[in-house]
Amino acid sequence: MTELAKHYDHQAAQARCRGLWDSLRAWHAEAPAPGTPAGRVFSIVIPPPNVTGALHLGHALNNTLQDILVRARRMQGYRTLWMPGTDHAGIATQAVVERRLLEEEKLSRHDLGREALVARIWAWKEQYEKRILGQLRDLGASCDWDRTRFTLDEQCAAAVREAFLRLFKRGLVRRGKRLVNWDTFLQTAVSDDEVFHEEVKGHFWHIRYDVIDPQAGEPLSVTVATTRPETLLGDTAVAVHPDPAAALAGVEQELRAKRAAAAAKEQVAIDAALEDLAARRRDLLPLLETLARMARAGRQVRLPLLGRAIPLVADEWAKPELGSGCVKITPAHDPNDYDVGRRQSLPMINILEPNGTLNAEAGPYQGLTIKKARDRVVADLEAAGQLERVEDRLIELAHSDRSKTPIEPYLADQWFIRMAELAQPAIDAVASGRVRIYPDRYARGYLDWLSEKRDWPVSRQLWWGHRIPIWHVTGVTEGDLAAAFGGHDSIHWTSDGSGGWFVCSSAENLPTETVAGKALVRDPDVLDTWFSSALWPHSTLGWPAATPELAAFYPTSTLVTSRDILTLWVARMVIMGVFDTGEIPFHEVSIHPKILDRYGETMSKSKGNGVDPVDVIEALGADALRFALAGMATETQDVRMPVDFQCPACGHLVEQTTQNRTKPRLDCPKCGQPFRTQWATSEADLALPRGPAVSEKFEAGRNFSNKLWNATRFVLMALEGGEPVGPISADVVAHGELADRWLASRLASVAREASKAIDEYRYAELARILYGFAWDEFCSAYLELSKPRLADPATRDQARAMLVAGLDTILRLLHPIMPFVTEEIWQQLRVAAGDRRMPWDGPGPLSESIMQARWPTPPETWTDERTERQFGTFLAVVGAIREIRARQNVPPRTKVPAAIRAAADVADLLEPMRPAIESMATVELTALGPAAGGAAGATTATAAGCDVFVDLADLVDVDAEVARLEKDNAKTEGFIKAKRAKLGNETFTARAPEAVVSAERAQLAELEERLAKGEATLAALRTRKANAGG
RNA sequence: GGGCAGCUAGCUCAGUUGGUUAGAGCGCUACGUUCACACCGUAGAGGUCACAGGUUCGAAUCCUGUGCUGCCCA
Repeated sequence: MTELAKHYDHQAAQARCRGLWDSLRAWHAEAPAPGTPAGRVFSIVIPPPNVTGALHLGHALNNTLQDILVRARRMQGYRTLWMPGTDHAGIATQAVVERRLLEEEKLSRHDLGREALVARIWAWKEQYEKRILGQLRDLGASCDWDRTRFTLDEQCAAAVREAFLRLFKRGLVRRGKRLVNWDTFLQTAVSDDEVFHEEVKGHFWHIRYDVIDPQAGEPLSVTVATTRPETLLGDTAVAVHPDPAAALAGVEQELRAKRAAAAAKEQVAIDAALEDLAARRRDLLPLLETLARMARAGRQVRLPLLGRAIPLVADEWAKPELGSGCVKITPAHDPNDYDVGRRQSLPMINILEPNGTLNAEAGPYQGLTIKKARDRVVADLEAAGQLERVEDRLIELAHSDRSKTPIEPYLADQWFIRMAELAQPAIDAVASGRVRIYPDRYARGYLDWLSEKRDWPVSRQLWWGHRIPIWHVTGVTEGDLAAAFGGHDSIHWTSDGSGGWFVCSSAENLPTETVAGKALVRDPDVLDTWFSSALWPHSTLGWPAATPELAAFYPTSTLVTSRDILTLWVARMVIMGVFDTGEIPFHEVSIHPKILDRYGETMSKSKGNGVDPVDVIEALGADALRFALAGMATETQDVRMPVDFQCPACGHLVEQTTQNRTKPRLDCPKCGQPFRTQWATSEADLALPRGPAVSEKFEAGRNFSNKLWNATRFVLMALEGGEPVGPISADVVAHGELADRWLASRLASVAREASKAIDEYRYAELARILYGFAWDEFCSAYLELSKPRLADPATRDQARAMLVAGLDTILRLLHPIMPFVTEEIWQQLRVAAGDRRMPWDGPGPLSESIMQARWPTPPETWTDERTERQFGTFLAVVGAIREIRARQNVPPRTKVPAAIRAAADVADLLEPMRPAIESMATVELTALGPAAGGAAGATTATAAGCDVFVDLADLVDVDAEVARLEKDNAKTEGFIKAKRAKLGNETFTARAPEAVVSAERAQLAELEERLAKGEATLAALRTRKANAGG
């Protein structure tokens, strides 16, 4: 056979493995024929990545974890489906394409028109979907690629229309006015989740509104303050608190309570606030009381600039403790004012056009942008003498996450889905445990959010998405509609409340465009992207059709997702899944952490701190990436991932920082060569070599792959020229040598632990268990031990068989985490040990791919705690000898004599391990037993109740040994002192469990013995030194 | 403002119902290219478990409070 390369070549292996898996379609899941039992089923739908852009490390994590579950279940014999696909991500994708359109062609979407823009976005989608699916395949994701879906494809669209129609028929869809977050750049409403707040420098303008016909004792004007003076054009009232005295008293009471609990330092500030409050009561309260009376009397003030008369109203939104105590009310352009407007039945005047310019309501300011209108309004107020003063102030300003432009609150007609009825089943599903969330603390956020049952605004003024399947028609009668659409189960209509009709259809188009000569006008809006996402588990399986897939794979088994979309997505899937199918969409939800950068910030495209997983896959391998990600997926917290750019010229690592992370090119500080980053766009930059973003975190995984590879090389060399390895017999395990029984026992425990970790979604633990076992136990211990046995014809075959068994089992257990290297090795073993058979294998030849191999389920009888303890003693003895060698600087290849003093039973156990000890510790054992001892002054160590003597004769550095022993003994004395104190404490001995107390006693005895030995050795050494010196 | 989480070695993180002398990987130090692997081996150094109280025979672990960080919701 050909010699294996010394290093594992991940690039070649990845290509080979993907080819094999594709040719076998090993990732494919077939639904059983109708009427036949499905057997054990495991199904997952992928959280569809947005086609906005390429995948980053967060996606790599999410998909690695899913693949771990999927590959493990497949090997465990489940009928396993992993449904892949992507999300059209409505606003996000449209925003990206629109921004590019503007930057590159200076065109707006209106220049292009609806159809052309949508065509552009489809082109973008094709490009990124391809890229994303490619990245997933590079990662090793074993999705059923034949089933790939897209949230906007025909199948999903049909599901969306059907689901919407059903909601419509149930009266759960309503049309209503709502103050929305208006993005004036994209000209659409965006959800609260798509808004971020940023502090910006602004001003606080104090404006006087004149009182109309002031009477004796009444003020001539009231002053209000605002950060947005142009909104006064839409004012419909000025509010004052209905009972300012009581409000002030309430505030004062709160402050006093706070002061009583506050630290002295804070009390100063509170005292100042209290003084201010007292001053207000003295100076301002009488005026506010007057204004409250005037409000109740229905008095009015005159709106500056426009001259409109608007009422004074009494409303608790006005805070007497702030500013002038009065506040202007602009219901159509401020969320709080909107509430006041509803409470006080005020008119709501919208002063904005969708593009952010002022409309006719703004009178002389019509046509101006908000910014220009603001300047003009301020100037005019000043000229009119209505501007009292201006303050500088920092303002929390809402921005659109998509366009990065300021959000304008805006009153608009929207479609809503009523949640009152829909939310309850989704709440019950989690509360009752039918849907289980891991870790379970996340259930609370889910329940809290749903319990608010706020209506879901689902319309978006976008062009990219599922068009709302509603048509509007006026001037017709219900009879006309019945005549046109009666008998169509797919069509339903309701009154629009003002004489017209809304017609909803689950078909792509209505059978007619007019009713009684009146045109049906389709709603221009599209649905919130989360609407189609909410249907993902059942729409991908073919709903509303009763497909075999839906029958077999729905409800799905597990949803794997990041915690931040628990409400946005997970909750809505439960809602819609239950509504549409009557069943929950998944039984369990596995929540995983987020990956943060070195500053603890979330990775995002806009920050430029993301990492392309393909960088890592190319440089270190998909397995290295997956191993590292799995190892980071703990239950508790997010993970920091400091990232470096790797110089392509010299390999030097350049720390990624806030300064350099968005740069298209960087110069290597070591070799001076420039390289490009993922942000390069200019031709000059693109011509440079790429400096991939990497992290040392992935190197452990790469090293691990290589370790496995080299262990394989060793095993294959051992197999060369020997008898073929047949089935692993139970007899071998029961009566084999200690090392073999130990390995079998460990394989059994590790397989059990690994299976449990997978069941409980403890991915990091899974990685740790397997890494530790493969490296420290199989490679460092068992493999080393096998060396002398392989040299002995009497023990050779047995050692070979167990080496293969161990490696085979490790490969299978590791396959879900590291599919490529395990597959590559599996292929090697098929050649070298193709006749092997593990007890858990069925009849017939071993599977062609490890993907289809059986998950290890070693029999309980393999586990033997006594054997594991014995083996522990052996390892401890070897460790003790090595320690002596290391601290005395004995050259590694120098064989030295050693003796082990051990109790008879222990010595009996160690006896067969003689060659192993000699080989692993490079010693020659001169004695082993209760009477064994060393020459005077021999260097000693104690391990697992055995004393190890190594006679180094002249090799010993006596001074160093004396110093070390002194330090050691002092340390032991410290422990003894602590133990004696503990055991001398009567409450401890009386109250602690007997087992704990006796363990402490045993330890004390052991420590005392150790000290005695240490002191004896020290004395002997001193004697020797004195002799040598004399 | 409310909620959740985190604070453990230089860095990134484990630590299962409270119980030996708190662990891993990377990094660091010393020694070693030996026949699977220098992407390696052997050994070592390195921690007042954020801080302050409390419960307990015993606290990284349970309780209370404080500080800082992150996220979610208002």
